[in-house]
Amino acid sequence: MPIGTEIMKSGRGSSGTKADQERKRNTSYDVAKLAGVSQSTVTRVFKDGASASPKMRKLVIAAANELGYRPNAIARGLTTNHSNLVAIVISEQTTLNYPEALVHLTEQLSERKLRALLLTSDSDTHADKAMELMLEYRVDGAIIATPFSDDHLRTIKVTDIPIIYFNRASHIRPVSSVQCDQEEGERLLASALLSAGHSSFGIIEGLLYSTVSIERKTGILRTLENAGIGDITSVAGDYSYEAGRRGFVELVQKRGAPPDAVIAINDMMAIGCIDEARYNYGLKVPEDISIVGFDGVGPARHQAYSLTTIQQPVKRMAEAAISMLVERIENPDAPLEKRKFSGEFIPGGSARLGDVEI
Amino acid sequence: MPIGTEIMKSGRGSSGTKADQERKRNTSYDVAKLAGVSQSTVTRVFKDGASASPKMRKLVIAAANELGYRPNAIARGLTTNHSNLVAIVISEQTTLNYPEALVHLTEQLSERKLRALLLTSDSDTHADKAMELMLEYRVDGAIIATPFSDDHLRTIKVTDIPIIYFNRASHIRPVSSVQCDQEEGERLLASALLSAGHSSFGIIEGLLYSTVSIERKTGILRTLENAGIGDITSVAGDYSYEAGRRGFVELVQKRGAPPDAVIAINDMMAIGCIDEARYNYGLKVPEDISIVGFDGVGPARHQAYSLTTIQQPVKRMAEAAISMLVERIENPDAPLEKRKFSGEFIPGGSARLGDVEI
DNA sequence: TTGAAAGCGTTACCAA
DNA sequence: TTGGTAACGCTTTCAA
Repeated sequence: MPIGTEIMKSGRGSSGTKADQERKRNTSYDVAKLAGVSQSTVTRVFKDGASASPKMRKLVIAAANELGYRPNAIARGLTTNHSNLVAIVISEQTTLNYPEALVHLTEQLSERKLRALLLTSDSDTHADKAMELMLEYRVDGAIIATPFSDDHLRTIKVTDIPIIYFNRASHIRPVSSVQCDQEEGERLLASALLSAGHSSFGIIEGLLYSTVSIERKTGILRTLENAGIGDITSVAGDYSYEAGRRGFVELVQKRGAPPDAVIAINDMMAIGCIDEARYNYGLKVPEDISIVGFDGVGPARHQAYSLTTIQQPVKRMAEAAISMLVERIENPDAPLEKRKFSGEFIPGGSARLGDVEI
Repeated sequence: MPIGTEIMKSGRGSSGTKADQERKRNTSYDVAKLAGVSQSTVTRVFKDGASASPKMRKLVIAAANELGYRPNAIARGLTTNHSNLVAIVISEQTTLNYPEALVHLTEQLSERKLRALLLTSDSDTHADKAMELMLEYRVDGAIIATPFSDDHLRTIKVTDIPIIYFNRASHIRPVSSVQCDQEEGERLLASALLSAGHSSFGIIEGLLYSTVSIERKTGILRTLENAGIGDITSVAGDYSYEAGRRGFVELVQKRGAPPDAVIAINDMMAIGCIDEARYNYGLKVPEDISIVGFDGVGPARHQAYSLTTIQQPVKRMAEAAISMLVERIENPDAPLEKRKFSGEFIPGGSARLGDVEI
């Protein structure tokens, strides 16, 4: 007796021209009717730590399967007052530099029964939009992996949405964050370059207000200055391959000649720099010039570059970010916390290196 | 008179130990009370094509701002019966090969007031999970950019969620899809290689059941066979750089010597192949051997590789995918449609090329 | 363990 | 144009 079929048919039988009507799906009430139990019983069967007798459970499951029933997460969100949604705010930069991060974050969320609401935010206007959406969708928390001005943070502060910064930090307002230790990484690189005898340095840094760029640059400068190095030239770039190429040209123009070593603030620029040095200046890397990066992106490991760099433990960082976020969601009054992970020194082959003093 | 403040305070004033209680936020009802209007009026002011007098509008906006009110998208979803959520199902492969695709898809959705619910699905089990989540969250539609078995498709079929395949297609069950014309692209590449006089070919293909790999290989084989080429050796890989390196080794072992040209089914493997040929076999590219790829990923454009390849119009494809999806959401009975975009032939410098016959 | 009923915060409909 | 009221599909008391 295809009662289920009948119900399904009647559910969409009106065959209205409206798309909305077509999509009406079976509810816990339909399941209850078919199973001959109360609607609350259906809820209980689908709830994890529920109190339902095996007999009821069996009845309900059977009916649910017949109707193709799934609990409506939207409706659930309304009553429980949490959406199980976590906003992940990214920019194009994020995906280019850490393409795997997104997958790791999402999988980590998934293991904790949370879903990723993906929001993009390149410019400040988009950031405003992203903020509004986080609010409208009542996300339980957010991972911010893109520059967010402090104004937006203020809004979040007011609304008390737990957030974790991913490889970013605000120096103005206290936030929880997960980062790779940028300064430490650059110290390692700079030290290794120093102990191999390099004495003139070029730096291709990133965007002016990027905390990542600032911290990395600080690490470089402290190390070089401690060593009494004065011959340092800086130029800026936007983290892209092309910016790396241009950066090298600018460095040479500013100095009149290539430096002993170039420290690019990220891998993509380091790679551009290598190509420029090799193909347009006829320099051998690392014999004529040492070039190092930061990140540990895929192409950095390709043999054509074999980049000397610091590899960020992206997966580990994603795990940490999500676990911190979940803690904050469960206990919003917990103190803010910053976690820094050491990157792995990848000797590669694009730089002449001495001993690394740690 | 800080009425607003008072309301806000009372909203979270219970200072319960429960996290849930803390998060209770102001509702349209609170706004209505503060503005001295009815709750329905608040709704109307926040609705796009609404009928609200400027006076009311002003009152409501003021009250809303004071309370930091945002309409609750979850509650809205319940009554309107559509969540404005679109599932984007990706795998790690997707992000590595088309890191920018995700950003484009999300931005396109955003312009249409839709949100991206990001789901990952590497294995089949995860695909099941992804399916369930799509159902539970009542997504309005889905973009599938990862292999999905036909079983899952069947479930979707039953529940009538509009879906668009992104660079994928089912050959068993009709679906809507957006693709780069894989066959055409490979025909261009193969033709160009042929007319430059190459007569022995190696192919590094992808995973066995991947439709992308199958279609690309078909394009290659048809072209070569039409030209009467018999000297073709195939090996398989998993699209990674390392697979490209191994693939080249295998090709040489199988044949006893390198072929005139290697066609790798994607850029990453082509790049691995170039490195292997150069650094372990001492071959010059393209003088000694021509190597071509497919995709147009970032590193392919780096001068060290300057890969001869087909660049997929990823942004255009993302636009098309979302616009098709939106159409299907609005009219679920619309016929299925497949759209194929031609990739751009990038001559690069990793292959000796003749004229391309189009 | 089960069932009944009261919300959750919106939208949609119908009078006024 | 405005306000009242009934859903939307679930979870959560509270009795039975």
